[in-house]
Amino acid sequence: MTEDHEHHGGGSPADLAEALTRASWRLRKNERKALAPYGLTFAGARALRAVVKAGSMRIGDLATLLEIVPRSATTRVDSLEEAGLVTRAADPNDRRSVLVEPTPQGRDLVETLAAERRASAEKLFSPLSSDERAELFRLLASLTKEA
Amino acid sequence: MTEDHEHHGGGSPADLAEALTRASWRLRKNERKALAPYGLTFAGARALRAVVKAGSMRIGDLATLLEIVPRSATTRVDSLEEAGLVTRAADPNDRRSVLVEPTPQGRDLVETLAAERRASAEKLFSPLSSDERAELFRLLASLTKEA
DNA sequence: CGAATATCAGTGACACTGAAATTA
DNA sequence: CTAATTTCAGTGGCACTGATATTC
Repeated sequence: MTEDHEHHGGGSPADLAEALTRASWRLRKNERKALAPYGLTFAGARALRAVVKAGSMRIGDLATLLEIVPRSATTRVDSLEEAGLVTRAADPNDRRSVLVEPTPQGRDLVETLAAERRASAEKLFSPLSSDERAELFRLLASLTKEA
Repeated sequence: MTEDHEHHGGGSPADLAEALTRASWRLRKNERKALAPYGLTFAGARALRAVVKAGSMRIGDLATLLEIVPRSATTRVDSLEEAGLVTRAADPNDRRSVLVEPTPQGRDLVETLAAERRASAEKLFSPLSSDERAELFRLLASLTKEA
């Protein structure tokens, strides 16, 4: 055990990393269960949300947003398209690109899932007060503000 | 879109969930790269750390700690054992159980990796001050206390 | 016998790399 | 021709469920 002379135990980067991993793991597990009845996975739901929010996205931009390689984004879109939740369309400005757009069913599903997602997240964050949640968001968001 | 036009965007459970996922993702990706040269994966390193820290653990307890099912923990230990980082031993008190213990190589590797891990975490948490880190740890830890 | 522990076998989800096709 | 975008093919990590042997 590394004995920090500071009195706030657990402030070390390693402890922070473990706490972050644990919390994220819990969230993912909860959401996976909630999503299963709808035939969506955690990663799939995240991608669909992004597409619905954007209205229309290139595959490459989706990959960047999700922090995965473009090839992985292709497979992801394949699944969503197969499920009838998004469609591929040619980009009129650049024919190398493919625009991904949500179908009405895709939009509806995101709407439906919002409640479930809210419940999952609410469950995890229930120990925190409103102020604490705002503070946690601020801290987390600052970690990934464009490296 | 649901009619919640709080555009300081951040307090909602959904936003919190996304921020948490994103930060954790980033950490995992960085660490994976750092771990690759040592032949260890993110999950493998996490399990090894737990075993080294405990000195000796039953498979079931390891599974509980990592929040995975016992069968998955078996496979995890298989990999570590194959790499010569842990050994299995009979539990003298309960012959149904298997005790997992680190080998000297396992202990050494955890030691070696501590610096790498610290660097990975440090990189992610660098935007935060010391006080902010302590606060973030407190908030995250409270999310996974019990249950 | 019923409960707990670990293992064996098979499956699904998901990100990665390398190679190829299309177009700017 | 070079660079960018996307797709195709194959691989590795990892967690899950179901079934089985052993032991309490």
